[in-house]
Amino acid sequence: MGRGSSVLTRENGPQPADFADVRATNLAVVLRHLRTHAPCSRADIAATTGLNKATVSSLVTDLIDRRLVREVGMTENRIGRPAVMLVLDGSPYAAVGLEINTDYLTAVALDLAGERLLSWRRAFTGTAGQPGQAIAALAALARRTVSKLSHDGRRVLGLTVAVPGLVDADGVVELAAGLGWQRVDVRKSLLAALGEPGYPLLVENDANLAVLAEQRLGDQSGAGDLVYLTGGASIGAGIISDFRLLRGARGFAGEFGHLPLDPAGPACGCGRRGCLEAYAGVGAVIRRALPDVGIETALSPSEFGPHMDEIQRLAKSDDPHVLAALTETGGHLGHGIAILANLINPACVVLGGYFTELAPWLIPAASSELAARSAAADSGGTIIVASALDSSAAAAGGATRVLDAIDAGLLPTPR
Amino acid sequence: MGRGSSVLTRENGPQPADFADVRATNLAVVLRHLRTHAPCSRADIAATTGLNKATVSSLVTDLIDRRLVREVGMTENRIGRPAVMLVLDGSPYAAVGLEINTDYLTAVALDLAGERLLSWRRAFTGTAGQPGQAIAALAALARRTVSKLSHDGRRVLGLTVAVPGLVDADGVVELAAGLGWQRVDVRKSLLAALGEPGYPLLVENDANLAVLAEQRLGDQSGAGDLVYLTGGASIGAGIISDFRLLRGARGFAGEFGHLPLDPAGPACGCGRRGCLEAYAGVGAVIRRALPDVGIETALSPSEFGPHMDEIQRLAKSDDPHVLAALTETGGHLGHGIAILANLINPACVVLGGYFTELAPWLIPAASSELAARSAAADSGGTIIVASALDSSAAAAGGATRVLDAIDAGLLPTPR
DNA sequence: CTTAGTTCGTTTACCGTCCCAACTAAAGAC
DNA sequence: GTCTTTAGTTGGGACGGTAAACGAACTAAG
Repeated sequence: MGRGSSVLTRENGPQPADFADVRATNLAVVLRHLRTHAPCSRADIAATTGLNKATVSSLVTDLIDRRLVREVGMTENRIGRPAVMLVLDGSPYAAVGLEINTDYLTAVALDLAGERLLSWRRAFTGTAGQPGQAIAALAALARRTVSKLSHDGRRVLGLTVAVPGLVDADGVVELAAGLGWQRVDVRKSLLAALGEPGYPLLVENDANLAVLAEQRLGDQSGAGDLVYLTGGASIGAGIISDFRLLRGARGFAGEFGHLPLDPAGPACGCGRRGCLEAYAGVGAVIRRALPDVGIETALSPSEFGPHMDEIQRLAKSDDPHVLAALTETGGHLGHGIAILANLINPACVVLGGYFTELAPWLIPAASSELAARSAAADSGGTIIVASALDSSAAAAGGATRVLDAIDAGLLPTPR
Repeated sequence: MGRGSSVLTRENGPQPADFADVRATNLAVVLRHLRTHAPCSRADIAATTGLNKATVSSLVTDLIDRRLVREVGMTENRIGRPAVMLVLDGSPYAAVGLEINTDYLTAVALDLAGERLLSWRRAFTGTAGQPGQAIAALAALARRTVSKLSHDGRRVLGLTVAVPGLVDADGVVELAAGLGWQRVDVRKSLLAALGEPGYPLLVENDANLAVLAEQRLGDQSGAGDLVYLTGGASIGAGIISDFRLLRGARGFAGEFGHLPLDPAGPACGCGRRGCLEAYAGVGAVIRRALPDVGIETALSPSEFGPHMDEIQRLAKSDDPHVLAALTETGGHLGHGIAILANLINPACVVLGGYFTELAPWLIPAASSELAARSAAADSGGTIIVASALDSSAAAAGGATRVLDAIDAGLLPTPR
């Protein structure tokens, strides 16, 4: 392949192009077309993409050699020569995503077509401030996952780890409040623990990965401007703008939970006052909706689930106090989303995590608050929806990230 | 040239690549290298970019044919064969940027190397709600500018209009509160008024263009994550993230002035309460710093200049009331910038417009507020600086935008 | 002055990729 | 059975980047 990145970009530094780049780009074009339009024929691809029929034939041959694409039969009952239908060949490859969170580890594997191969979840007694143990557990899960996939005859194309915290470009976790981590080089440690595996291993913020999953696997698939809000122990935003993840200069973009709303507001776990999280975080929601939960009691992450289930149950039975609490929470959330909408103008904000199941009660209040606080008419077109994915969104996003790299032209070598 | 965009991208839709794209990419690589490293030789370019010497020769010949590059003499007193030095040829082309604002029109033209060819400013008695007249005045200015450049033997490569308001992707101004505009198709009207000129004509938000100017011409040249804040009648943010303008789904990103801070805050011109603009906008600054200016009096944009000069004079003479007012303003600005920093994590926030001259007094307070409210340590690396450009930043950015298109590979045809 | 060494830029041959047009292939339509 | 229609392949041509060899133009040193 070419000199550096295999796809031509319009970025800053001089990045010359050669034929290998053209080839990689066009292979990726065919692959992406097949992902969204499969099954279809070579002629279809040529007509839709504008590539020449001969070029498509050559590209498809190449993709079949790499076992990325498979022929699956022919069209029938149509005038003219029958077409050979093509699909992505899921079978020989797998993309892996892992998530580490305060109280669980998750592993998800997808095949090339985005079909879920496995989805494991493991309770995890948070080893606060003990990154070593957590990484060992993560490595064990990774090994089990990779081994299962290898046993099924699949080659792992890459592995991405989701971490709820600030992750820099080199895979170092600068800060993960929920885990009690600071400056932990997860990528390096995990690479060592796995014995320098051959596939690419990356570490990324959980919200960033969740938004990738939502873009590819959720209802918003294909959206170019999209935000995902995690509703876990903290509130993070994964932002896709113009089809690209927004990371910021140091990779710290999307710190939604600690948006400073009101310097005189309630105390936040981060030591400041008036953070959005203090208004709309899971802890705030529970305390507001369930008066029985003492203010003084520190909530442990493992208690969130039962409490949230209880809130949902009460909301379903139209408990007035809970409904009012959710309306208030939705309003605060809408306030934060309005800030987001004014700055980023996404087409859609997806409520994830614990927000997902409460979405029916949160969204009306949030939407009206958003409308009231948007500079642009019609909220600038931003809508708020519930996530279509479950709590494995971040892990699924980790696998998605691997697939995105394939789609961008980083194809696996023929053998 | 190729099928669509002339540069290969990794974007969503299938965008096949062919030879023309490779050529355009490499021509642009040479051009960009020459822009930043001129004067230099063919051999330098080949060594630095990684392109083959023969390829560079071919590319340079092409660029010389297009009159984009010029040979400018030889190296001396060096061992080995002397090298022919190359520079960008500024002379045959020009890029034009126009700005319309509440009380003035501006025209700026740059040559290919970014040197300023002309810089015109014209007082403009705001024709509120009369877009027709404003566009006629704009067209007249455009005609004069283009005619002057043509008279100097220059070909206009493109023209971009900066408008202080929400501009969609088609050049329609959805809303420009300061101008009293709503749904004005500036691009179409101006194209008609200019008789469908041959060069590309675009309309863009003023803050978006100013940040482009800051990136290319200002102190932050080359930065990939950068925000520019306009300090005019309203506060807009132009955001560059990962080397690209952040526009949002409908092009409405960067509505910084109407960030909703406090629902119980002071009334804002937009009809809401507690917008950042109501705390840190020019009007708020003037009223806070100059008690003589009555609260009831509506400030007209043409009064801003004298008032701000007065504030600056008083600040220089250490007037305690003005210093306190600026510190308070800087704090509010820092609050807003903290929100920005938490969501976008830029490397740098540039204070433009009227903020520029007050920056020495605003920045300390803003920086400490930013530090106090940032989730990431060290404010996530975000620093606040004063703009190095004058009030023509947006217009200069319009011209810059044209140069960016050239740098991205959209070269003018040989004749 | 001559020779060696260095660097620049071009020339030449080559290769890979895409495009076009012509071709073969395989079905239904009449 | 022939014609029409559509699918996919083949061969030729063009283009552009690569590599190595070459001539050009200079300095350094004997």
